[in-house]
Amino acid sequence: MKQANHQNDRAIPRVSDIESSQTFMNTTKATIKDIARRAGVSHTTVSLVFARGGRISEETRRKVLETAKQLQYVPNLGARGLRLGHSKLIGIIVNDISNPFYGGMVQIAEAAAFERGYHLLIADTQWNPERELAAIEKMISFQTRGILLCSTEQSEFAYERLKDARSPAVIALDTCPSSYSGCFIGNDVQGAGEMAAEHLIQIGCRNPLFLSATKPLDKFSSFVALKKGFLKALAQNGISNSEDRIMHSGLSVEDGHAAFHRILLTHPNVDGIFCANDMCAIGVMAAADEKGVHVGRDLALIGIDDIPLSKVPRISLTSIRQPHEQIARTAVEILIDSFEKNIRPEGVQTFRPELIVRRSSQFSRSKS
Amino acid sequence: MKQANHQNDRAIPRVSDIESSQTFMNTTKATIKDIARRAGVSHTTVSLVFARGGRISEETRRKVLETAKQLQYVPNLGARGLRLGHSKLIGIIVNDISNPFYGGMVQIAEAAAFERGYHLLIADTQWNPERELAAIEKMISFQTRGILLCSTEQSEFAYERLKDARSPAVIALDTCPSSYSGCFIGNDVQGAGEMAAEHLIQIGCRNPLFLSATKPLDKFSSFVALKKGFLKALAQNGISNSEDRIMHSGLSVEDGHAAFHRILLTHPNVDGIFCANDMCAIGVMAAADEKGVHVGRDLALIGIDDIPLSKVPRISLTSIRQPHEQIARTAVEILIDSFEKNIRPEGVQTFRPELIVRRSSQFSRSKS
DNA sequence: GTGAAAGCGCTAACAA
DNA sequence: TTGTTAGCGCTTTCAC
Repeated sequence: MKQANHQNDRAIPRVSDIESSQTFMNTTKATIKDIARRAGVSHTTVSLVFARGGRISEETRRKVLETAKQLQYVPNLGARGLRLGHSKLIGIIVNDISNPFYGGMVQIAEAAAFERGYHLLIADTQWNPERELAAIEKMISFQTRGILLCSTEQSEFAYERLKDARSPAVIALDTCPSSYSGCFIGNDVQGAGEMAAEHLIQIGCRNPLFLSATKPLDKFSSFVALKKGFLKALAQNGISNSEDRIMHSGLSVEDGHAAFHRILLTHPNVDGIFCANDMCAIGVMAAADEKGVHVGRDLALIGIDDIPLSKVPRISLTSIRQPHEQIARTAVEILIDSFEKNIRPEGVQTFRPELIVRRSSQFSRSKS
Repeated sequence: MKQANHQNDRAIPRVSDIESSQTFMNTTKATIKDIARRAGVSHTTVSLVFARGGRISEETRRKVLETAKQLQYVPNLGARGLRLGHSKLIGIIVNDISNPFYGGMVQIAEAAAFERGYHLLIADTQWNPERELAAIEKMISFQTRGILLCSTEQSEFAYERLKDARSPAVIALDTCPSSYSGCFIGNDVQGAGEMAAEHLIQIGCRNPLFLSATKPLDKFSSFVALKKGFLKALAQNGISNSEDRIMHSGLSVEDGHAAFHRILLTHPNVDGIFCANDMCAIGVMAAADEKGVHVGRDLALIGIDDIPLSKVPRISLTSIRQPHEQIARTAVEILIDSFEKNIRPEGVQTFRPELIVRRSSQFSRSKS
């Protein structure tokens, strides 16, 4: 039999080494073995003490806990995960964490996960499908138990990767590509589009417009659904729903500003604009101010997101609030439940957005 | 010798089991052993192929890589971490991820970490010191190599925990309690306070005020530093710097709104207000509008954060931009460098904030 | 250039 | 109630 004790490749000595060399200085983390040795029990006993439930005498438990505290013991979740075959990690992938819409979702998801003992590995794709792919790969590597994915929708392959039964469970949040057939939790975006159109019509608009996103993003399922709902509601209310009712713009204040100048040329008698987000609507508002178009009297304006600024009196923008907190919380609950029952989450669940009427759309009139 | 092959406690069968039972269906993740078996080499060889560097023949390498792809092999980073004694995980702890200030930092930190092959475990404390403590504990458990900490500053104990040499390296971001002596990267907050006061004086204000945060938060080091800088600059410019120049308010729009009404009673001849953040300043602006006080003529207003709304024409709020991207990027670089050199990061590094003048502070006059 | 063996910290089946 | 033992997937030394 061979004696091959050549394990001297550790950068840091272990507690035991140090203890035995009489120079007690904590240079590496204590493990259950260190506790066991100090407390004069086996490492199994220590493990059992930390596992919930029983079979350990009160005295042993006390002693072990005491020693653990002395040694500042912290369990190694990596090792536990390796043994158990799964971790307490959930991955969350978003497009832009600096945007409060995504930030809010992450916040709620983190809190909900924490309550149930899980933790969040985060990735920010910055709308880059390659980053999305790389993130998914990494999350699998880190043995995340599940992934909450706000997709860029530009990477079909990402889903191929995840359909595999060996992959962690996935829930698509807020948006997913049309080809996706897994579990999805989001807003009733089409309903939001209908809501906006109906409101505009109800307050008397006869020439409403939808200002959607520009080129690559206009294919984004959210914008497609928004448009669909908007046009549908127009038709139902006897207003022409030609493609002419759709204009395109970026999503920033500047983009909205520029777009309004174009609109004035192509649609001089526009009386209502539904913008694809609040920032863009605020840009439209600024341009209207400059042009002497009185928002709330000559022009009704609606945004989406209900960002904090929208309710500021000087802005007072009518907006559609997406219940992103509810989405995030529900997704986490479903995901964690699914681990515990060992089934893949499935099905589609959407929440109804809410129209918040402010001054930018409060006129009421009957125009010819 | 005992034969104790009682390892049937796995929920999922391993690839090898399935292969041998002829029912090939991927139900569990492939490991280097699976690859080794299929490719007819030892698992050491496979490991060597994935490690950088050599000693493997081109043919073996090709074969291994090929098989790995077939099996959709993904390395188990938990196991690697266990063996190596450290992971590629960095923890980041912030107070409110839905706030774009923190969101922006997380975004940059995530990108910077990703570039160097690291990943972010995130925790959102919601200003709760107990959450902060729990997050630190968890991050240690998950073997994070380092922690970026935006502290609540209410939990001294958190730092005690981390001073320990066995803990991951820590960098305090943006803010840290006075007792903290480790590595800190943040803004020159006191400089921001001076900047604000000097600007107000320069445009002609003689009765400027600092509207700080309310009760528990006013002890927050940022607000303390802001106040200190503000009063210092007043004194240097021959304006009384009594405590009377400080008022308190919450940080929301509503809080600022309410505060302005109080200010009008206690300081009827106020001509400049420096608010502890932009949202609060916008609240002040709204209240001033209502009271017929013309912001930018009767009253100069400055905020902090330069949120996107501040540059919207209807708001046009002068603000101080904190270079949070730079802070986050620098911190990540320092942290990762420190792992590689195996030293603890130390020292203090602050970045200069930038004053962005807009209409809310553009008057120029000489008041009696 | 390749393989055998040991062990990172942990859990669980079984024996005592 | 407690201890012995094996092994999760990986890297690394050493021997061939």
